[in-house]
Amino acid sequence: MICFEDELNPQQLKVVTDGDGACLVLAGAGSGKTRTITYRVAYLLQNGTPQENLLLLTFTNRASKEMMERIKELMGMPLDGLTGGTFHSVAVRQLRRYASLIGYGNDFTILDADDSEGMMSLAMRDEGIDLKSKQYPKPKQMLFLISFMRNAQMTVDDVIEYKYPGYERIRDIIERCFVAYTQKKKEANVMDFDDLLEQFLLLLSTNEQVRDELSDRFKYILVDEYQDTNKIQSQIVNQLSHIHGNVLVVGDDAQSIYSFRAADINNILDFEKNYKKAKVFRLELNYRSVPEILSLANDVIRHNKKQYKKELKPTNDAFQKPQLVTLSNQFEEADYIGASVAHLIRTGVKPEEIAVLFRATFHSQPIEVELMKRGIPYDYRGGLRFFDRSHVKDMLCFMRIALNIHDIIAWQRVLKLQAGIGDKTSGKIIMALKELNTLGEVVTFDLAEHLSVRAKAGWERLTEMLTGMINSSGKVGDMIDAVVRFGYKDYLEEQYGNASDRLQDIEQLRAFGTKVNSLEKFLTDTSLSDEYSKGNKEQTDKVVLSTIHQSKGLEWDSVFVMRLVNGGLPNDRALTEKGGIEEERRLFYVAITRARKHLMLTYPIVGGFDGMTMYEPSMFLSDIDPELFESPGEFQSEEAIFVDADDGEVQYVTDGGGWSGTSFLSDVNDL
DNA sequence: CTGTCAGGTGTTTTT
DNA sequence: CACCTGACAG
Ligand SMILES: Nc1ncnc2c1ncn2[C@@H]1O[C@H](COP(=O)(O)OP(=O)(O)OP(=O)(O)O)[C@@H](O)[C@H]1O
Repeated sequence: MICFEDELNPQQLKVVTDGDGACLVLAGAGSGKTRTITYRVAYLLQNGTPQENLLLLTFTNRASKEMMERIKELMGMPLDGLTGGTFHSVAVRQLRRYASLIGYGNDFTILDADDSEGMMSLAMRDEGIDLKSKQYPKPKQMLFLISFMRNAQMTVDDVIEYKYPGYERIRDIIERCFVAYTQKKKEANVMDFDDLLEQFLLLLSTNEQVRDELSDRFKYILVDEYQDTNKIQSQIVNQLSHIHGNVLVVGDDAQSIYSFRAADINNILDFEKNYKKAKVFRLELNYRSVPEILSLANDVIRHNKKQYKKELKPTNDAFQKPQLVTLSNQFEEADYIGASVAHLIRTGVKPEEIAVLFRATFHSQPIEVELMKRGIPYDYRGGLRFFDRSHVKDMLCFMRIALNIHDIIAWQRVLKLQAGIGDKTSGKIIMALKELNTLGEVVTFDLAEHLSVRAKAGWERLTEMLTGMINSSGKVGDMIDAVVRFGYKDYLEEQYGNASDRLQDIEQLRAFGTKVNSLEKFLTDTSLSDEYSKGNKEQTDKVVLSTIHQSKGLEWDSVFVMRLVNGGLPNDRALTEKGGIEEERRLFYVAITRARKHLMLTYPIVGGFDGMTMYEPSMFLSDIDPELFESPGEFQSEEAIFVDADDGEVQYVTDGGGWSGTSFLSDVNDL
């Protein structure tokens, strides 16, 4: 039996025991929103709600997994009936069941970002658009616009007016590309990420029976990180709660950092409008961070105009002020952080309780080198997923073809692996195979008349692999094995020096495949899972390197936030977006509030790919009361002494009001 | 039509 | 410094 009174404060407890109907929990970082939602689930289960009736929506699969673990621990029982995951993964499960109702086969395959771009290229080419012309958006850009539009449930005109006024003149072209792209996906029986949401919503809104069935099943819907949901997601929640209206969402407007994905803060602001009789709860105590860190966080976020005012009130005892360190360049910055991490570990902080956070994935490169040099293991989050590695993806494309023979993007990839087959020939072959419905027909199909000598040889090598795959047992592991044996291994060895590394990755993929009981599930999991790099390697004993975006909802004892320069955070490109400054500031706020005890902010004075670009300290730093940082004398490192005093005075005048004379930098000069 | 090589270009965030 | 693009030889 869980004693809820002991585990929660009165406000939290109220949400847990009184969370029926529509409820919005609006609260700052570290106030226990996730904890509250977790205990709410436990409370419902303890009071006899069957697991099947709960739906727990989270932002990432990782978050879902963590929450499930926690609930399992609390309840002391397996959670085999509880549905949890991202909107995308929940959607895809239902879409497999009901595919035929929306005109898809249930053997549809899923396009990732690259695949979608490939599909968009094909669509644009079909529309007669010259992909090289500077006059038109590149496929990537086009896709981005269209994706935003769909997630925000807008029309082409809406999105142009709201985000791309410059595209007014090519409005019709965008529309045409959108239609062509949609059509091509349908023909190929593939869905992109946005389709998973869109088609799910379509399913719910056009099939009352399905909607009622699912709404009746998911009697309690809980959503974490609601500030980062977009319009289509809120509509899905709305449909699913149609019968009962039991929707509990938690969020923090100050932590909304996914507007590029059309995250819409209006979901929170309009919650009371959308759900009559909605209850609003607030949590005001912060359990995570020491007061010094909270003061800093409050001081940062108060500069945002568009926000619900809320102060974070500490529950922890005073400890230590955050530190701000200036380094001469990006390598010194990495070196300094590396040394500090090593120091923390020596003094007994567990590696997994230390995180280095940054705005963009490439910021982490010098840190990686540094940690490697010092023999400190790290877990890198962000960047290339394991399943996106080119050789792993090659293999997945073979599997996709086995499931969905019309997946032309997968075909294009496996065809182009062969020497002698490029853009044109692969297109030709795909056209020729269009009408065929089984792989058996494909491998015996006579293509000779279409192909050059070289291409013909390539095609023969490919059919050998495909034949091997068909003749295997049909189990995922065996199919992968067959593709490797019947030619892919040779291809790798011919093409790459590190073929054996790559084969090891494929072996991991195969191992993963043998654990999954169907090809559909294998492909769905590999498309949507956020399982990074080395498969299931232990995550303990490792320092975490992560983008700030990926750090959302997590916490560590010690946190480093690096590259705090204009152009780093805030990011230059982000500043050109509407509301960009405030969003970047929220990003900074999220980063700061991940820390429990130690927080260190760093920035280099020069950097860039040429190592010659002069940086200004982040405009967000100049907003901060210098008193909130530990005074430099107490922590300044050897490295930091290299800071050139003159640079300090001349450089740090920014148009945003300038660097105040009493800032910490003057203190550096005093040293 | 494919594949390679030299020269120019320019770094966001994720399901 | 790495990645992409465009020019050209096979
Ligand atoms: N009532 C409580 N008693 C003890 N610890 C608590 C309490 N409430 C929350 N905590 C702890 O505070 C920390 C932050 O909680 P949690 O992650 O749930 O906050 P959050 O509001 O979801 O934060 P964020 O918005 O940053 O994701 C966790 O370690 C949690 O266990």
